[in-house]
Amino acid sequence: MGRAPCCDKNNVKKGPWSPEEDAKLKEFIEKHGTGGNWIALPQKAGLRRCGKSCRLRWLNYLRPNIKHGEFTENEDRVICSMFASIGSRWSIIASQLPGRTDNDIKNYWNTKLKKKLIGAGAAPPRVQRHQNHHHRPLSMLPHTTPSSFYSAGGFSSAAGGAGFHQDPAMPTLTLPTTAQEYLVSSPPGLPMASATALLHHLHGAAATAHHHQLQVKEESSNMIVFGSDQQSCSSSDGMPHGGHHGRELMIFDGYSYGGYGSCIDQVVDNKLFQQQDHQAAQPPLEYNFDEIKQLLMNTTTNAAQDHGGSIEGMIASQGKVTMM
DNA sequence: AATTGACTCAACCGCCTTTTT
DNA sequence: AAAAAAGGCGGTTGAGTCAAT
Repeated sequence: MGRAPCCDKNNVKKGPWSPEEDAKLKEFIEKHGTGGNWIALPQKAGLRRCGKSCRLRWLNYLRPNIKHGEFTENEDRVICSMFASIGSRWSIIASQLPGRTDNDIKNYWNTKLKKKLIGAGAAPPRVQRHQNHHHRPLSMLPHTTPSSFYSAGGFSSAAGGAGFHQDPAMPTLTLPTTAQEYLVSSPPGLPMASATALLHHLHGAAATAHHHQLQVKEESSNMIVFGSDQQSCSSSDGMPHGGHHGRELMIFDGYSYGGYGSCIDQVVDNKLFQQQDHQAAQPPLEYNFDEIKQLLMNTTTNAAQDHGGSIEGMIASQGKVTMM
């Protein structure tokens, strides 16, 4: 049979953590670690909390090296880029942002970044408290000629073009830093989400909670793996024994994509060949904010679109996809 | 000074996947 | 192989805060 119940829900405290509870949890974990068992931890630590609650508190707030506060422009770039690529998979996005938690990024996206994108080019919003002048609104970002982003081959062409084609007439979302570097160092056929892909993805997103589970039917050079080999603060990485989080990369059609700064590695015969380290280089940020705005707007009204419109669907239609 | 409304973010909820028995 | 718990994750909520009126 299975294991003992997770926790006695009648006997656990809910709501905000007190400083005393924080101290207890922190002290216990620093002394003993999680022991690989969050469920048993609160009892051992003398806390009347659910194990899941302890885990969340530790990962999102108490653990060392957590970054709180302002997101940098570069972090904005990474978030936008990855959101466009993979959607709301915050844990994966968090794995690219050392010190940030998935919860943080999710909150930041939902409360600020999304609004920033939607609000870009429109009348300025009412003055907000804690006004964050650090983040440049998209309307102030430099723009380039539409469709520059896909000039190197695009998402559809080389992969066989199954069901996803970049319309040359369509304005192109030039994704920030990572996507650009991705493009610049990529041969034709290297996939990256265009605005169209983002649109489709967003349409499908709301109606497909837990829709992102990608599977591999067979191993081949056409696959996708996400993540990085860095320490991250996503919820998953607090579990060193958790199992499936080793070095993770996104691989597609023979190329991989992973790590903060987004190295592009060529994959030949299942071996990675790193082409360059982009950690330092930061090309200009480019957005077609009108389009992003449109995408975000449409999300709310077209949430029920079928899964076939999701980026995973498009990716899957072109190559094998895997999560590792 | 009081009220209102927007905003933030920690924490909860529920579902899916993985692991254990 | 099946069942159930644990782990993990994304969506949502609600209390607290603060600016505007």
